[in-house]
Amino acid sequence: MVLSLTTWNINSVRLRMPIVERFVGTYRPDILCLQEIKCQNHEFPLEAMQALGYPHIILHGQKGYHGVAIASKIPLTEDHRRDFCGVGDSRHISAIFERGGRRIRLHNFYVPAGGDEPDRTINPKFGHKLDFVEEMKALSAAAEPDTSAILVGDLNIAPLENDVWSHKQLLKIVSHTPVETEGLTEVIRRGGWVDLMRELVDPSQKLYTWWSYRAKDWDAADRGRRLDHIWSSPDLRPVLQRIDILREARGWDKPSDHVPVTAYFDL
DNA sequence: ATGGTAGTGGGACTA
Repeated sequence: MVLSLTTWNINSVRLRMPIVERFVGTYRPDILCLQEIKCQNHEFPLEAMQALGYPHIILHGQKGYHGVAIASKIPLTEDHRRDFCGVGDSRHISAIFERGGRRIRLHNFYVPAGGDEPDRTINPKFGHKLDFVEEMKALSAAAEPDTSAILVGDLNIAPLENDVWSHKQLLKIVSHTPVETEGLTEVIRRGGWVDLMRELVDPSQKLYTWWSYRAKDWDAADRGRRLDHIWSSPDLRPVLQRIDILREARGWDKPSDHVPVTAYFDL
């Protein structure tokens, strides 16, 4: 059996339902993790998602901003939502599913973008992002006994040199500053996570999941960043089959600035 | 160095 799991920052799920349907119509992942749904729970297009084949849906929405959701063909249990930094933002949702005799804890994150100025003394949004990452360092891939773990989401940090189009030009740009990239690397190290995308694509190769709306021609300029991530506990590494970054979705009608990233596991 | 685009909600903020 193959388990497929997609993470996608959808930048308003209500506006984006046509491309959600287009994506699901072709790729039909077993589990779809969305970020930036930008709606309250009661505004989520629940019936439309169920009609696409996802009877199990858990939500952590918020009016206007942020918001995360998991839509699944597999039952989800023990779900919870954590308020990182205690500011009332909806940036995390988590649940357990069972597959191939395993219990798997799935975390779906939307890490703060952090504003433009990479200095917490003049930009509180950057301070909030650093505090959020600091709090993530306590999140262990082995937190629950007899339970594997997967962590996905828009982490808004491109940790490696080839996770951005120009390492040198982005060193002072929020998402690729040393304090952020070192922070995220420490989240991985302390939590015992495996960066699955970089297990399959050598760090010498460029890898992007996001292209700015502001570029004149995003495709030709190709000034992308790898802001979206799929991590797991080490025990799932041997069953990882492949990961697809659907770059073409950035060119669809009314696109998100992020594209869907799908992992396939032998499970 | 700047401004470029998109979403929510009908301002100003966030990304």
